Parts: sequence; structure tokens; C-alpha cells
Amino acid sequence: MDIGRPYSRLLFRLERRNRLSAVDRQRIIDLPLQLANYPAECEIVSYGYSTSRCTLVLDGFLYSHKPAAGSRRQITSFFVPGDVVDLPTLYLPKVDHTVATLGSAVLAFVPHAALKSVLDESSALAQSFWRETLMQAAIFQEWVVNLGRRDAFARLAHIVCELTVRLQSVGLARDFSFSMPWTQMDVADACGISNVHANRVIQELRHLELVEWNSRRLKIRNWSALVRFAGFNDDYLHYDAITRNDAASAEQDVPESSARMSIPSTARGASGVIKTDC
Amino acid sequence: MDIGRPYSRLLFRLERRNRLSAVDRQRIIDLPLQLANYPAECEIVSYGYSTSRCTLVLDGFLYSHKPAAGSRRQITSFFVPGDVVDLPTLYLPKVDHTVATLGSAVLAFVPHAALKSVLDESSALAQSFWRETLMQAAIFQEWVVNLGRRDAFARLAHIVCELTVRLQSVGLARDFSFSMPWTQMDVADACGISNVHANRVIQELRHLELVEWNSRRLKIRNWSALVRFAGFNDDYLHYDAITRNDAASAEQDVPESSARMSIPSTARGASGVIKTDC
DNA sequence: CGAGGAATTGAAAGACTTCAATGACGGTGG
DNA sequence: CCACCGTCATTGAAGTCTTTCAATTCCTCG
Repeated sequence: MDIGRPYSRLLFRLERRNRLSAVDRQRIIDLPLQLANYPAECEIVSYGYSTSRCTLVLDGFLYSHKPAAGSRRQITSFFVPGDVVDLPTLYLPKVDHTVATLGSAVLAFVPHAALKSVLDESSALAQSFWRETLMQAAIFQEWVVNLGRRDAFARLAHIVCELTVRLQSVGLARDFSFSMPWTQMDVADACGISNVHANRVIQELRHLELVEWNSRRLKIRNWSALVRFAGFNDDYLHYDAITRNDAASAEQDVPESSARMSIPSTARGASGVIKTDC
Repeated sequence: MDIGRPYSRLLFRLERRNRLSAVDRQRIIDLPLQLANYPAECEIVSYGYSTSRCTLVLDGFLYSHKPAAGSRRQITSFFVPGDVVDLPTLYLPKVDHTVATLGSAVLAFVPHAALKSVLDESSALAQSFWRETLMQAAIFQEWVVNLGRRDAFARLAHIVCELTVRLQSVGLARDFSFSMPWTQMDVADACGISNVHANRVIQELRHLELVEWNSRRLKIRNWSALVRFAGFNDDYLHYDAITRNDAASAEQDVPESSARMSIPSTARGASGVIKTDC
């Protein structure tokens, strides 16, 4: 963690695909950042409110969730170091979810005004930030599949796979081991299951020797089996085009074709075959 | 449907929040559009491929889906007239889902190159298109909640509510009635349930006299009861800031505060109370 | 050491899936 | 014009997955 130069993480993220010009890099470096330490379970952005800043995760985890009927909630995503949270608030003023810290976290806030003026000046930067939000949308879309079409065991395995790859893409969890400060209640709310069932699912993953899971520290025991078990395919994370140069310069550790599943090419899945007369 | 001037729908969409300058409006009008009629069940964009154009829905419905284990699939979104499909392909070249027509549809294609050059020239336009993708992401996020935390009955009701509001926002389904060319298999794949159960859920909605549902024509019988039943709250569609002027000029018919649920303000939902010492 | 949240367990109830069969409908070819 | 076919819709019954309820144990922190 290079919290002393927080923009370096941001620059790395933005240059996943396109190199930025020196001018644009300087624009990012000159962004006013307000650093802050947050304890566990703090709301960063609250449902129904508006905000005038975006959040960069420097260390720790955030998660977003939405309330549902009957005092239940659904966790809709996790944020790992390097993620920019709440870019949507730049152009959709009313927040339709809540973002909170999972464990304690180190954050950097960027005022909307500063960010907007930079984005107005540079279409390349606007494009890079736009792409970040597109990648987030792709993750949401995969979560839809996860909750809709996988059983509880595969769901949790899939979330673990995603977290692992995302952490590795920013140089963390290189040994397939990381501490994740969620409770089993959080796991349940992310998987859309009950906390009791979450407990049983975790035990099953332990029993199958796919992961070690002791007091909120996770260690992947058998990555390829976990990937198979989850039906995980990292295409949706869109890390494929990260150049080796960028990766090297940031000491990045993207697993090489970490997870590829052969997806059956049946066009209409369960329900039939696409007519080809289009 | 004003298919003779397809860009008018697009302009209306982009000006939901910000008026565009005359120059920007002209840029949109000058975009090269290729019109096409498509029969039912045609793939527009296919998983794993790349594409060099975006799609504007002029008439009919599209849907996107992703394959899952065991020849199953999950529908991840529906697209209604006026929607711009696959804006993500502008900046994420490899498509991670499949888009197909539901019934027959009238589409307009815009080449990436033309769109990109317009977006480079005008940051206001880039912002508007960016916002479109943010709104799509918000819909994905709500689908995560839908699949994670609602039972099959509420899930389907919620999807029906969403479709109704989205159609009404472009001047369709004013009488709370619209034809939707999905099969019960499609319904099942959208709700993440089996086709057999989808059938029973539909029957229940009919029995509760919430909707009429005859041969793929839907009529909402009791909107407020349906909204309550679904736990539907249209905040996530982010239509709140559409100005009345825009609405009037496009003969739009957004239901006034069509669906507001009181969301309990419990911060952590099922699992406890947020500490306030942040 | 006590308190309280978190994890774990068992048992019963509920939601949903699967299998298998039947009915309804529209389009096609003889 | 009608028989045939395939797709879609519908139904029943059995089985599986998940939830709920209610304890009990574990762990951490003050």
C-alpha cells in the first residue's frame, strides 16, 4: 500500500487500457484528495441522500447494499483497494444505495467539482473514468447471474473467486490468501441466503478443502477446483487487455488466464435454439 | 413511434436532465443511423465477440442474457424502445453477454467511430451517454436485490413494475397495458426460477387480480397493489429529475410519484445497527 | 469474569425444482 | 381442409434446497 501517494493507485487503474498523456497524468496527480481513516461499519454514502464527492479506497473494504422488504438487505457489491466508489453520483445526484466500510478502511475523497472540471478538460480522462463505471456495471450483471442461476454453494464460491481476482489485480492476495472482515451475516446478505445457511455453505467449502476460512481470514486451498465449483469465468471483469507493461510498472500480479471456463455456445440456453435467419 | 426521425427518441433520452446545446443536438441528428427490421429471437451481439456499433431500439424489445452452468441462462435486462444498447462496447471491446430480440424489432445501428468522434468533441454529450450507462448499472443493481431478496412472486411483480414505468417514460403503456413477446421460459430466465414455477407465479398474479396476462399481452389491473406486492420503488430508475418541460415536449407520461415505498431507515438491516461514531 | 455479538447445530416448515404427462395453439404440408 | 408437428402452457406429485425457529457454544472485548 502506497498511501503516501494515493493517486498512484488511481493512475494505475485508469491506465488499464489506455496510456494517459503526461498532461492527463498530472491532472490526476493534482486532484485534491482528502484522506480519512474510517472504523468498521461506517456509512460513507447513505440511501436517498446526495453527495458532493467520490471515494477512492486506499486500504480495507467497502460494500454497498440496498434495503429490501422486512428489515432484510442485499449486498450488491464489494469494493477493494484501488476501487473508485460512487462515480455514479457525479451524474446521478440521488444515491439509490448505501455504501459502508466492512472493516476499518483508509479512504480518499475527491470533490465532485474538481473531478468534473478535470473530466470536462480531458475526454481521455472522462473515457477512463467512464470505463471504470462500465466495469462496475459488468460486475453487477454477473451478480445477477450469480444470484439467479447458481445455488448457494456456487454463489459463495463465485464471490470468493471474484474477490481473489480483483485483489490480485491490484497486487494483493498474491498467495491466494487475504483477510476479509465480513461476518457470516454479511456473507448471507451478499449471497441472498439466510445467515444459518451461509454458515453451512462455508462449512461445506471448508470440508471440500476448497478454502480455509478461519476468523475472517480466507485462504484458497484449491483455486482451480474452486473456479470449477463456482462456474467462475473472469471475462466479465474485463482485465484481459491490461498490458504487461502496465502490469509490470505497477508490480501487478494478474493471474495469467486465471479462470477460463468453456461456455457452451448454445444460443438460447435452456429454452431452445436461435433461429439463424437474422 | 416516430421511426421516420429515429434520433428524436435518442435526443429525448439524452436530455432527461441536461438540455443539450443546439450544436450538440445537431451532432446527434447528424449521426449516421442504419435502420433494420429484425424478426424474433435474433442475436444482435454475441457473447465473446466484439462489435463496432451500438444499437438503438426504435420499436420492440431486446433482452440480454448470460449463460450459466448446465445449459441454463439468466436474462440480465430487458430493453424497451428508446434504449441504447451496448454502449459498454464502446470502451470494453469484448462483449460478456448476448443481446437478442424478444419479438420482432426495429433497430438503428450507430457505428462506434461516429459516436466516439462526437463524444470526443462534446463533453456534454459524453456526459449524457455516460449517464445512460449509469442508469443501466442502477437497474442491474436493483436486479441483484430482486433476485437476492425477493421471492418468486415479488420478483416477477417487480420486473413487471419496472417494465411498465420504463415504457411509460417513453410514452408507451399509458393505459397500463402492453404486449410483451416473452414466453414463460423467458420469464423464468429473468426471475431466476424454473419455467414450471414461472407458470404458477403468473397464475397467482392473475388470481390476485394484479395483472391480466393473456397470450403475451399484459394489463395491470391494480397498479398500487402490484407495487406494494413487489416492494417496487422507482428511485433506482433515476427519472425523478426529468423536467416537466421535457416531458411535455415529448408527450411523455411519467406517472407522478408512481411508486414510492417507505423504506425502513434501519441502517444495517437484518444484522444490526450502524455505529454512529464515524 | 461477564456481556454480547458471532458462529454453530438440530429439527421442522416452506419455497422451489424436477420429472412426467397432458392440453392448447399455430403453422405446414399433403 | 385436415392431420401432423413442434412449441408453449398447464398440472400433479415427489424430491431438493433453503428458511425459520430455537438453542447452544465460541470468541472477543471491556
